[in-house]
Amino acid sequence: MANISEIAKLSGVSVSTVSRVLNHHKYVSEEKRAAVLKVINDMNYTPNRNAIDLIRGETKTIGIIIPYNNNQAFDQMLHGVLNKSVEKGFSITVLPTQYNKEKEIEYLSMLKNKWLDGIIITSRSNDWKTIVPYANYGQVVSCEYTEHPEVGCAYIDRYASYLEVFQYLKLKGHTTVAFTAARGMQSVSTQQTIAAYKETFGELRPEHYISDCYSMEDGILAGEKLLNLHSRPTAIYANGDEVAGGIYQYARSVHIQVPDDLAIIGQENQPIGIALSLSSVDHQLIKVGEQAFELIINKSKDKVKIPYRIIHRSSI
Amino acid sequence: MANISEIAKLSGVSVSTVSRVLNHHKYVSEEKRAAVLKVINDMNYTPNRNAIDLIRGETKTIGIIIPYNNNQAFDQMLHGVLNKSVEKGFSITVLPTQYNKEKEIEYLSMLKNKWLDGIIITSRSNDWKTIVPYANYGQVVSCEYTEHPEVGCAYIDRYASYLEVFQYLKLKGHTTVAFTAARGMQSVSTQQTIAAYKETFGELRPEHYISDCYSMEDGILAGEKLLNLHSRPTAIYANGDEVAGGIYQYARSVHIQVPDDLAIIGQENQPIGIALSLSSVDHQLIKVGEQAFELIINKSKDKVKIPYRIIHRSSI
DNA sequence: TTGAAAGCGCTAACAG
DNA sequence: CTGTTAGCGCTTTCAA
Repeated sequence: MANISEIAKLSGVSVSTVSRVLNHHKYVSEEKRAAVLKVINDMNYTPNRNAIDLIRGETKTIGIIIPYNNNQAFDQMLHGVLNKSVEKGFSITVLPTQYNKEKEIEYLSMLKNKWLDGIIITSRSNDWKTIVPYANYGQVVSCEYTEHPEVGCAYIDRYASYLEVFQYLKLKGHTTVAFTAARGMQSVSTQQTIAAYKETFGELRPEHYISDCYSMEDGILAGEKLLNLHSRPTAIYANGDEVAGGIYQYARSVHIQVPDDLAIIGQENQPIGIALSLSSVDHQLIKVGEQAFELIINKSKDKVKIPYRIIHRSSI
Repeated sequence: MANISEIAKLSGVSVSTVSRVLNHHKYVSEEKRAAVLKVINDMNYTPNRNAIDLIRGETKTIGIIIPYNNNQAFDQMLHGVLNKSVEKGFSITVLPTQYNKEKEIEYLSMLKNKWLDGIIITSRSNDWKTIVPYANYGQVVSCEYTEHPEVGCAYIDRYASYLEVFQYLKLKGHTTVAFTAARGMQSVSTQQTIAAYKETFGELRPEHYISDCYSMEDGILAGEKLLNLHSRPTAIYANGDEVAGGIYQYARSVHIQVPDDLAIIGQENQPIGIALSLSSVDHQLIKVGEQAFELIINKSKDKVKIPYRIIHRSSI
């Protein structure tokens, strides 16, 4: 591939003039501009982006840290980010961690080594103390609320959302309520769910909380465990519509009627929830992703709360 | 951020020695290595990746061209790619085109400007003649079969798959069969569906083919159109399980029984299909993505066919 | 085993 | 308006 000096030579001008036409500077005579453009075209030349990034110190690329690359919730946030990135001319690099701390740090280092202008953290495994310093090297935006002033947030008030659901269930007369979660106690979101649960129902019996639920399969398993309990719940709050779908599936297989014998409510308003007529709380994760991207490119450190909404269907 | 010469100065060695310890070269005395490592650590130094990429001429990054960033099928391929990329230490950049030809070319140019080592094309809008030249600048792998020897393929034999489904439907006694598609005639996959249809049933009545179906919503609309036809189909082959779910939804709403009054079969074996007990043909798109990635990093131009499988459930 | 120096391809003062 | 030149931060001969 040709480089800028070759183009300069061929067009009979200096490299700076070529650079000027490349960057649409004024103060280039029409003749020279035309000549350069012609050679560029003839040679099928494209400037080397690494050289430009090196000199400019920025890459117009932002990374998105995602624990699992096959999870509905994180996919939605990714989609939100992608939606906005195209119109703003940014590239998005996906950084899957599997909640591996070293991997996460490795990705954050891409800020330090000038390979990423910013990073959106959809979910983290390191604690904030170790993450925050990286905000010195580039923009860091989180999809979880944090007080640290160095990082912007596009977040959901999960505690409020969980609380509202549990309160609603209680109001409907449910006293034996269970829920599922993805990760266990190490997850802030699980901790918030538990707090909201206790706030509403007083105590949480350990058998009414099932973790490691990601897929429909996991939902079926969770349903099996929960619905064969002596203290069988009359309502289950699932951490996703696919999981809710699995629970529904299992309930139906053992002739437990929804919503009469069992109320089910899921999260994220997925197609499967619509198909099965499952109630769901929509945290508007696409909007979260879009907002996170906006914060990043505006170099904003604002804390923006994205509203959630409960979608009532017939499973409750 | 510090740079290599600062590290060199501080450790009392030359930049080349620092470079050597950075790249784990031998022939560096233990004392110097230790000294350099200490300074690197003290200074919290990380080499600038752009400088390295510039000099090496490679970025360990590959791009994946995807038309829509909210489509189940393309998501699956992306997931396959991500699965493999992590273990091989590559970064993945997502390139959404919305089937915009200029955008697609812009992305392909990232090969030319040395910003991407390779590109995986999950679906394209430009013709091969204009795409193939870019294979001179980096690896290009397609998820659609093409004879061009310059590009590797991890592909599905869609024609065979469509044909098998239509033949099966015919065997089951269906003579009035409809199908849905995403893009219209400009899509190779639609063309293949039509060809398989004609091969099986002779002629295709235009009202039995509905395009622009992507979501469950679209499926409901398609169902409404199709099921109110004078020549109402007794079987519908949907281009995705969500679309199939929408059709199912509409059918149920007008008391058309599945499978008695209407057979439905979808694609890609999604949770919604499982929930609704819809038959589906699984093209194993995750495997397609994984294979595409393997081809890219092995710099292979092989044509690898990924087998599909028909999943029989009760909707047919 | 080490260092000096020549680039990689480009941008941006600075001096005309 | 245009060219010269000094880097950006790093790798890699080439000599020593």
